Amino acid sequence: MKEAVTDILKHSQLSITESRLKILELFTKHNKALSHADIEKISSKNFDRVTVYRTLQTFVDKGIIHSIPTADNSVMYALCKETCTEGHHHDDHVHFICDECGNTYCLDNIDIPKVTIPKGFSTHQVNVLVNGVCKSCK
Amino acid sequence: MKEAVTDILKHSQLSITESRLKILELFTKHNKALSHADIEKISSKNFDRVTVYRTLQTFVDKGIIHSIPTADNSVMYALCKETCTEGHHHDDHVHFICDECGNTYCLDNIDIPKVTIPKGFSTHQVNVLVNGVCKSCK
DNA sequence: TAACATTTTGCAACATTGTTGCAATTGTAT
DNA sequence: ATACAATTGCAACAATGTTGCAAAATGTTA
Repeated sequence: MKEAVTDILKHSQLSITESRLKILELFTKHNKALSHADIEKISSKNFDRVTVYRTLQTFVDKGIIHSIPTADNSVMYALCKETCTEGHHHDDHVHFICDECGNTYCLDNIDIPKVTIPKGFSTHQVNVLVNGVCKSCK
Repeated sequence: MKEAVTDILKHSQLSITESRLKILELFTKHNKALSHADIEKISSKNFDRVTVYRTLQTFVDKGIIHSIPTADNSVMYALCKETCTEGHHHDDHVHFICDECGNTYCLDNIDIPKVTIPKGFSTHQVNVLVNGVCKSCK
């Protein structure tokens, strides 16, 4: 597991630091989206707030994680799949937010439906957020 | 116009105050989503920040406006259609964010596509955010 | 491994955004 | 017009996010 995390960093040409390893590990361990606050809370080591912000930003820039728009406008981040590269995200998948437990999941295997857009508009990216109740909360 | 705004407040059983009239007017005048910051900026009168927050919250509670999740996690609000009532929003429509001008529009006439959700999950609400270039920026 | 250059971290200070309690003001109904 | 209820604005605070800079950690080269 640790090796996988190290590999991701290497592959993105990032130097291997404790903060990056630990934070990236949190994402691989918890199979759900994490907020900045989550990371500060669940991490054993107490990182400086600034470090967490900068690490998350670096990961987003490198295509390691992506940010998720949520209904309550808290910033959530989740691991990208292999198709994401630096400067170009392919996170056209459905995000599911459970209203019970509050967890946010990426539903990678669900296809984004085609959205019809009025004439004269062009589409760059489509985000689909589904609120509901997840399997474990049912 | 002013009457229409007054009517909306009356219909929602809200007392008619200057702040509510002015803020609601901003929404009816500008045919796009507004952020808290927008409202403070474009309003002639300088409302207290707290008043704006509370007014927006009241409008959301009463089903007059709805909040829109955005990719950069800034909070946007837009007028609801008549189908929205207190405590129950029907804002299942597509939101379009122009990457050029930054404006956010409700595409009320575009149907929300059906999203397939894994077994064991149930759906309450679906939000669709489309990023792209709008008609006027093309 | 040691020394150096580069990057990252943590601190401090600050800016922005959002919240709460309370007194003063405004709106509504009688 | 008066009285009651609701709303507003102020002050103080809490949370969230940003920037510059010195110290520490990392990567590289010899």
